[in-house]
Amino acid sequence: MYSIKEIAAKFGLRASTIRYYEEIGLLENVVHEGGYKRVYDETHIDRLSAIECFKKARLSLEEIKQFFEYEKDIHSNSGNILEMMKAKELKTKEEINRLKAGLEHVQMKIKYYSAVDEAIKEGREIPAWGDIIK
Amino acid sequence: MYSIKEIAAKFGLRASTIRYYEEIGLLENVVHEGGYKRVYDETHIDRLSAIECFKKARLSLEEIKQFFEYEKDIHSNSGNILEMMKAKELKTKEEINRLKAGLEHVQMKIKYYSAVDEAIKEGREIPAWGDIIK
DNA sequence: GCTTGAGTTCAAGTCAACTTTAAGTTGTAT
DNA sequence: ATACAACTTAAAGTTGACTTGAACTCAAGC
Repeated sequence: MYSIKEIAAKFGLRASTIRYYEEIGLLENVVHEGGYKRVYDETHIDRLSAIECFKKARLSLEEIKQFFEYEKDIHSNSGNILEMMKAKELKTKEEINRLKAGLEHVQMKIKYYSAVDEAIKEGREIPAWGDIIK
Repeated sequence: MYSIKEIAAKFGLRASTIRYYEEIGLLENVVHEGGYKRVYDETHIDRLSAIECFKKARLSLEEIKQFFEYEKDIHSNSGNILEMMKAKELKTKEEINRLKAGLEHVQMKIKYYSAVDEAIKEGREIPAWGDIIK
């Protein structure tokens, strides 16, 4: 049994975020002790772990919620889940490639401005981009 | 010389986005022909190409703007640029790793739900997660 | 019986990066 | 002269994922 503070800390989230997730239906069956204080158990830990994993793959909270809805009736929805996950696999791979391209661009800038910085310190002329980046 | 429509199309952006970039100071020296119609040239193409590259590495428009500001006085700012780019290199690598972790999670789901899907089609029992994912 | 601390509700606010809307302008074709 | 497409401005609206604020509740300790 965990308090909202404890469970928030466990996942590096704020209590307000945990409450928000419940509000939008992402966290379910939260017991409000005496109709008041929220109490969490291992099922919520599992749910939040899954949410964090999906967030890493950039699923929206809406999509994550949809996934959990599907999971409630695997028999009718395993196909939907599969389709959803395959689409996300593609999107995620694309985003990784996009980021890799961005990273390369940034690294070229690092290379060039390292040369520039050095030239300045040694009182030389600022090198041309083409002389540093082939 | 390009119209706003042409340059927007060239980069897959909307005309309103191009106007917005000008408004926030990301696109500079745009000629308003007869104080009205915007006209763009190669310098704007170059600027927009750079913006798109930085966006791939998830720099905010504010950061991109800062970069261009720094570039105007390389002598005093090459150090700042270098620092900024190195910080971004780190962040981008972190984000790539985060995405890769997310991707793995999604791929495990694909593996499991493929097995589930197949089991359902063949009228078998739904397999346990542990039997599919080691 | 009063304070304190942790928790609560509900509405409103925040942020970035745009997009939309409404109303007006300009140049060209009919 | 009129219609039309393409352009303009300024301000307000949108989206997702939270966060904040104000006012309230509850249990525990002094």
